[in-house]
Amino acid sequence: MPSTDDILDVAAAVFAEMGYAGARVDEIAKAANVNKATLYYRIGDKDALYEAILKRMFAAKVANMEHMLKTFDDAEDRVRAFAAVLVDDEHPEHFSAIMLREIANGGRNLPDSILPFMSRLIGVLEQTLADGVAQGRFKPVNPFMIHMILVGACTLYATNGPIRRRVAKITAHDSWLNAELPISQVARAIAEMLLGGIRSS
Amino acid sequence: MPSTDDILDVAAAVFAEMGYAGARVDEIAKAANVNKATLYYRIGDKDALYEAILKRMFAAKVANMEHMLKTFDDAEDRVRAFAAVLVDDEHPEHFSAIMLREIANGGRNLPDSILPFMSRLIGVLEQTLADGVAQGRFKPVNPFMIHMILVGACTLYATNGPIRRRVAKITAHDSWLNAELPISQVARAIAEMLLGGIRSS
DNA sequence: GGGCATCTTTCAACCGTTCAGTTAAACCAA
DNA sequence: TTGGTTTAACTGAACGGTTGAAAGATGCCC
Repeated sequence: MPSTDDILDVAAAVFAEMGYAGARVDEIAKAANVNKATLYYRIGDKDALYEAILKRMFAAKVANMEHMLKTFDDAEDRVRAFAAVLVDDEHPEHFSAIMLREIANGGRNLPDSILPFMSRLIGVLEQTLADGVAQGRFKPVNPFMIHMILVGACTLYATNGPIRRRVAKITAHDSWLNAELPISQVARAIAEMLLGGIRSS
Repeated sequence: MPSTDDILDVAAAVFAEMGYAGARVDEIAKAANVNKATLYYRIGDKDALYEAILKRMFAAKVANMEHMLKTFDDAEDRVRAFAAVLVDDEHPEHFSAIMLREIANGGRNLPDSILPFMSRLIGVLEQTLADGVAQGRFKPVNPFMIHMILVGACTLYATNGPIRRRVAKITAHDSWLNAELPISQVARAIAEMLLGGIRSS
């Protein structure tokens, strides 16, 4: 019999792949090998299921991010690590796809209980950048803009594989589109490019 | 009596706000003040409606982008203009929200007929960057990565308003989140930061 | 212009399917 | 036997899509 955590794993995958509106409770129950009523008994309705997934996902991400702050002291290393943690899904967490959908959706299905996690995530970056500016390493920048660049570029790359491959197939000059770089490497490159843009020269 | 174009305007807004799976054909018909059967007679089913919107949207975006190439000669100006055109929705086109959803969705509802437009969009940036490198202005870079940064950061900012405001409300240290910068200004800042990262110093 | 036929456009009502959520019975361990 | 847990079957609402008949529009011959 699958544990509640197993069910959440399956549900996260379905929500990530299909979105909230596209996800089917029947499909989640079937894929998790539990009866739909069991799912309702153990977790609750579709909203509760979604909230449970988000909570688990964000709690892990925030914990990793705040641990990262303790691990690195150098401001540039922290920016690199921020990008790395952002795209690092330990169990397949599907963080990027779910975040992207939620933002495009205007947070219509985002429960209030998740907002503090998001606030702390931005807080980590805000502190990192402020420290860098205080040390004279970075130009003064809007941390929220940096957040958009990092999160946007990383999550977009993390999720655009299927479309990229289709576009590559019809593009004559396809050298770059076919690269298939691992997301960790892309996150690194994005962080590096960003650092080039904010370093006080 | 609303024209077919009027219907497409309304449908684009609904698809942008609710996503493909979340959009209701009945709702589109009602909001456009036409009977549902009229919509089916004039345009076709949900897929055809979605394809018509995407075609109109991408054709306009690609045309603007290729016109931009003729307007600007300087490589840096072209990168700035690329970002500006990306976020510029002349009629409220909802380009960003629909693109973001489509990517997060793995392009499941993206018809093949749209792929050439996407290819040309990337082509414009590829050419811009290649010219810049040839002129010794830019470091050699992966244009697709640049594309991810520009599209990711711009579209994310263009659509994250509702969530940003909710997070700002619960964040004590809210100075940056409350900025409410116009998207054109943000696109400019992102382009500028990016240029800082790729300029051959 | 008047009469008539043909094509286009509109509409309310309807159909089969799918969905989230419920029920009541069955199961099982203590 | 009791109380927590699981199940197949069910429900009512909502969905995408269809229909057939009525209302306009268009053209054409006299």
